[in-house]
Amino acid sequence: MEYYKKDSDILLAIDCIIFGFNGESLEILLIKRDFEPERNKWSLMGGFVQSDEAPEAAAYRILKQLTGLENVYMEQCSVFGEPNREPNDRVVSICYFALIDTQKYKHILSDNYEAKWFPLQQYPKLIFDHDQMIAAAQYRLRMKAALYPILFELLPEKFTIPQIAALYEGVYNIELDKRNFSRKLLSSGLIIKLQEKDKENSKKGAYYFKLNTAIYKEKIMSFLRYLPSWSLET
Amino acid sequence: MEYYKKDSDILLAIDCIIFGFNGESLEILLIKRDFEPERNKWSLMGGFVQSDEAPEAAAYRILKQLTGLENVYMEQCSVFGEPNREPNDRVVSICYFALIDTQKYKHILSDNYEAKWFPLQQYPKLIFDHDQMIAAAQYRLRMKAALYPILFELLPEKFTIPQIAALYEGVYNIELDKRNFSRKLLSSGLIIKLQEKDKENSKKGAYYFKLNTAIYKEKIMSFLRYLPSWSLET
DNA sequence: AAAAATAAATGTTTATTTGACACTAATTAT
DNA sequence: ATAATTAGTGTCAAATAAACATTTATTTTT
Repeated sequence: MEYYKKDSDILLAIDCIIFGFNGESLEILLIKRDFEPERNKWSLMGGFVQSDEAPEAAAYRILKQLTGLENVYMEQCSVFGEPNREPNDRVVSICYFALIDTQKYKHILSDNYEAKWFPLQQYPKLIFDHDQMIAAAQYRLRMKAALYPILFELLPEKFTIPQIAALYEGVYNIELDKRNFSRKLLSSGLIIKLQEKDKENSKKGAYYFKLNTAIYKEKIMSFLRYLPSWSLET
Repeated sequence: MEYYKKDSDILLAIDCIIFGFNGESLEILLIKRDFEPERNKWSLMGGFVQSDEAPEAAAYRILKQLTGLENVYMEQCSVFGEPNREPNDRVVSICYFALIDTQKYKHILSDNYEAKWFPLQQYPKLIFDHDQMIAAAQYRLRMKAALYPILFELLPEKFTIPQIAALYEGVYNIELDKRNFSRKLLSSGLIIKLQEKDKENSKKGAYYFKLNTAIYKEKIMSFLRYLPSWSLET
């Protein structure tokens, strides 16, 4: 028995905005699309939701298929469904944004997949409304990260304070006073100092830290502000 | 020419979580569903996206049709698309939350439509996953309102400080120190004192204020915090 | 080997904001 | 007149933020 009038022929798609951090700036992972229309153009990772599949499951499956990435932080972000956002069919796309530590997956990505990182400031022309999707994801990321310490998802197990600072600077496109930032971060108890130092990026070397997972889980729903109050403006 | 394999038969729906504020507590607007399945059960305002219609346009149309409401603040919130969230068809629903001033639309709602306000704390059993939708909308509202002064959308043109305080208390389910709250709000420059007083709700009467729309537009994208730092926890 | 350069880490000081609390003011009910 | 109620203003100590200075560890240069 059919309950609803089936007057639509809508395809449900997923697009993933994958944010990565290379230690200096924020990047997004793009792929050369391998099917029509717009084959061979740059696009977000995307695919269709199968008939027996939940959107979130589809997002993880697509991410896995196209990049080999698993167990990454991912969050639903927004839906794009203008009638003519794609030329030939009515495709409604649910966007997810993912946060990944680029180091951790470096080998996976470079070896087997046709994905490429681009600076968030400067990526190639994308198909359809994928620019808007990125903008929406960025907005959402900024909002979420203003309240919850999710940006740690973008960092390796071991990270340095200058790295986190650079990350926040990249996400909000601001310049932080590293001294005040560092003090605030340390006093939060969110990170634990290790003995080892990172000698790659400076002469003196910077101590590695790791997340205090106990506090992280507690604070993930709390109201830590690492940002100066003006940083969400415009 | 068909570009994509059409192996899905997905219906795209909209559900609206309509928040209202009655001066004391937060409420949501529910409706007795007038079609199968689940006819006559309480549900969110919902409907289907037409084949030539953008989701946002559909949301406004549905809101208008079911409640007569127009020009209200509305924001996309999240998508529910589990394969079996409805029994007979695969319906993917995009949720929007709306903020309305209940006074302003009181006559519209009571006269012509079968919608009813319920306290957010205590509403009837709803169909499908509408409970989850409300929870998601509430979370989103809290997050957004922690950063931007959108809660003013829930208030009439003229409002009193005790009203705003009650509103914040309702949204976050907390108790505020009215004195500190008031000081912070006044110093923001966001509200302008009027001469008139509201004598309805107290013996002494409370001064009315109106929004400073100039500052409101500026601050809508800024980082005002009216909340104590612990209020987003759990 | 000493000096300069670099970036990390820690320290200092002042202004601002917060949070906790007390009081005064305007009105109505008794 | 007095009590009761809620609005609105005031005070103060503690915490936080913002601005700025110095020290430390290391490498590079001379």
